[in-house]
Amino acid sequence: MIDFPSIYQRKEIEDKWNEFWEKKNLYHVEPTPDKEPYCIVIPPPNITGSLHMGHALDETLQDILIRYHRMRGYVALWIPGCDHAGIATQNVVERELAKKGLRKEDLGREEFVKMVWEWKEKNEERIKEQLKKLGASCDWERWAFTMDEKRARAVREAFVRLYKEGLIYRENYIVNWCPRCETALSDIEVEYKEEKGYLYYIHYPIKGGGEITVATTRPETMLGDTGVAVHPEDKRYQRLIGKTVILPLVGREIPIVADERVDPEFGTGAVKVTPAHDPVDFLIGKEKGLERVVIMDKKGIMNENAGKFKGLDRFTARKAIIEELRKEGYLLKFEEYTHSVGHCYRCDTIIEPYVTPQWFVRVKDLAQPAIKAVKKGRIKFIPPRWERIYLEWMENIKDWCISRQIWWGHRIPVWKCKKCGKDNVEVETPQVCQFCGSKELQQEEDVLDTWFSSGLWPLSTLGWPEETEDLRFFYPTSTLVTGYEIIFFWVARMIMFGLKFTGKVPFREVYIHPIVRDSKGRKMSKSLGNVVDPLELIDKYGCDALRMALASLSTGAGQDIFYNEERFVGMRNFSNKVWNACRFVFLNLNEDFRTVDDTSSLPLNRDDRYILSRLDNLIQQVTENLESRKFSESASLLYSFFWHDYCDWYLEFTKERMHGEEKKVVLNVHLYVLDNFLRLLHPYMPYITEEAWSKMKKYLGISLPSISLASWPEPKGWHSPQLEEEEKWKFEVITAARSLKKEWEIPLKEKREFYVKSINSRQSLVLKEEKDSIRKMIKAQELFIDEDFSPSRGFSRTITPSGAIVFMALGDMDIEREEGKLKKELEKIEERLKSLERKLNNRDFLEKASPEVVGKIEKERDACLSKRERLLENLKILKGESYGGIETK
RNA sequence: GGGCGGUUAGCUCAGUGGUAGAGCGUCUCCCUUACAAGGAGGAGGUCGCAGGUUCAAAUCCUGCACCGCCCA
Repeated sequence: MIDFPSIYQRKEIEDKWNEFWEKKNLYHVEPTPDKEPYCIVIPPPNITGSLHMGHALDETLQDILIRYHRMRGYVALWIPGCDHAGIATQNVVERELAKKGLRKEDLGREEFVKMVWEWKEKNEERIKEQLKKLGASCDWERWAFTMDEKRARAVREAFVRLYKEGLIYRENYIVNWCPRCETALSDIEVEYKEEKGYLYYIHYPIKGGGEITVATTRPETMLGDTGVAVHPEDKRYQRLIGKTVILPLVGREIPIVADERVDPEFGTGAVKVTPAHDPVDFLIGKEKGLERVVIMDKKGIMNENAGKFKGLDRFTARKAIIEELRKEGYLLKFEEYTHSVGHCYRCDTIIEPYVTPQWFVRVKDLAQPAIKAVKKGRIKFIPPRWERIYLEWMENIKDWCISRQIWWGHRIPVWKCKKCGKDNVEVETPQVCQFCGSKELQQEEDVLDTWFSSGLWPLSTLGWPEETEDLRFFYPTSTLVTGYEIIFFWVARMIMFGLKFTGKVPFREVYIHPIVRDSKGRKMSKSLGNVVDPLELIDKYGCDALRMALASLSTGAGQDIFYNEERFVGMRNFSNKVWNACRFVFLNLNEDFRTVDDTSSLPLNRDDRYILSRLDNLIQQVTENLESRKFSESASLLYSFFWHDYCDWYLEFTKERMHGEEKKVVLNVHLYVLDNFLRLLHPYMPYITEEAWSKMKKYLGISLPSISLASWPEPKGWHSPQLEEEEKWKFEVITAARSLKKEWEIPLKEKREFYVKSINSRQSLVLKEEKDSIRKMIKAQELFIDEDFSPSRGFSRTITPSGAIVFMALGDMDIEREEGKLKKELEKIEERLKSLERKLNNRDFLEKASPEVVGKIEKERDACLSKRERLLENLKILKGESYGGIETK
């Protein structure tokens, strides 16, 4: 064959098939009512980023599922797309602007958003390309973007429906504010980190004499204090409750109040209350009717309420205020203190709790059905332990702040009437106020949290709110594949929205995969510089190797995968192995060769039947494991079948047979096995299987354009444990003989005489039938199979697992060494025998263990006994030899 | 503080009650016309520690230690 280099040329082949798949639009599907749907919506990658290892893993697993189900005859739909990633994207584009010395305000909202769209177009193409390079068999015609027109329609519809049901409300509330992004964040968008700081103890003078000492980690907020709080049961302070304190530096008179939220163990047990700048204080203030004094602007700069500190940023102000307090004698002391500080998950800036008008979703009502659906098993988590994590969060869920003060995103569909002041909440832009008819309407400036639109993804990608064919056929989708870090952000919200708007769950199962970390277990991040680009790995090892390695790492056992390059090398080697085995078969094939329809009609020998039995077994196991989403298990079964059963044994046996009249039989079996194997492997390694199969299909009489459209293999009744056992006898003899040669430093090529003392007549029969085959594999001068063989002098021997003894004629040999070796083998067997007998002498074991187990142990004990007997006999013979020898035959 | 995950061969990790596994590395030999990204033959582990349940524990239970993550 001309076109079959001995090293797999992955790059050309990947490019070739990428182009082919795309050109043929192979993976576009439409609803087909007489067939079963299988649908996955992609967790849409952020439009800002490029794909990282996490995506590579995520996409690989989805593609395995999609390709598998497609081959099983489902209408397999994988919808691709991207997420507009509000804050992240806006940040990126702002940074680009900053390079030119511009701020977004210089452009104005409209211009800026236009610029982000342009930027989006460019980056979206890149992500699409990357997805294709991962081999993703998506339906590219259905590419979706969370902000395109259809998705925007879904978002507005959802908002309006929720609003009209009273599930969305607006309130002036304390939220997590990022002073850098200048927007509110939801609770889960804040990342808490332990940080070293100081706990400051400050004297607050009490009106009419005395003082109370409060402890705080954020002294700068004291300018906004409107109260001091103590625990109502705290004996130290009970008498002070109701008194008035004069706030240092400010002079404001503020009350001492009692509140159960105060921890008497913290600091002095008395805390300052700053309702406008602390979430707990906000609640205390609300209850106790305390004033809210906002002391900072949206950028975290002190405002006019900060008096002489106006204009300082929050951290400079802290220093200045400490200094001032110290000078005035209010600062008692400060001590080192480690506390948890919230950071913006997009830009890492320290979060400022801040009071602003925001929009919220009343989540509790939505959560109830979402909890029930999971508890009742309508949605299954894999691995199941994530179900509890999900439920615990859902049961303690708080209202969701969905408004963001940024420009890039879905603008909230609320129009305030300038005249009557009422809110018009509409899907389509209203022309006049529905309350007073005025034309002076002003749309809400805020946009929605990105996760609001992502939460609608399974609905919006299938056409909701329209009653589309797609929605009817493909919804609920089948499997959601994602990492555990977005269970709350995304999975939970899709479940809530799906149930709310259709009454149906959005997907039937959620496969949660690990996060890929670096080799030290750290999260991969740009700032740490430890990011591994999957495209580089594809370049180095091939996409198939990358996919196979990632799938084989996805065991579901632990939480994370530590990056380890060895795996990829190993799978690259596997690719090459697959390639070369195919190459071997092709090199032996004539152009006009065609396989027979019925492999079983051929005169198959034991090797043929063995590999067919193993193949049937493989088909069954791989199918089962894919059904239960055990990706790594299937991968390792495919690997070891191919490398060990097929290449190490079967293929080697057929080399001899390739020259004679058996050639046709052997080629038929090879092609049958390869055809089936390549199909099984295809979901994992789409490129190499496509390439090899495309070269092979004419010999198989197949005209399908792609292996991805071929049917999934089914067992054909070849599986036979007895046959496999008997074939193993042959393997054992071969291994034993090679081992003997190695042991006596005889080159494998050098021919020797071998004798096998078999364990019974059946084994004799089988080994005699396999004699020629064995002889060639071990380069034996002659091979004798004899149940009653008893050697004269000059043989080295070893015992096989089944108990056969293999002798090699040696001539001169070191008898002590031989004896030592036999004794070691004997020792092992006796040790095993002891433990078996211990069990069998135990009445409890005989009574309580299952009969199956007892039977197995008994059988093994018998085998051990007979092995021991044989070894002892041989030791005796050896001793005879060392005394000058007795001829035993 | 609450919860979750991990601790198995030199390394990276599989393995949910019945004889401890893989890949890589290592040692020895072999360029045998599919593959040296390969082949053949070896060596290597009291499964973190301590109890308990069981005829039987890497596996189930309890406690502890260390590492990592999530939530407050």
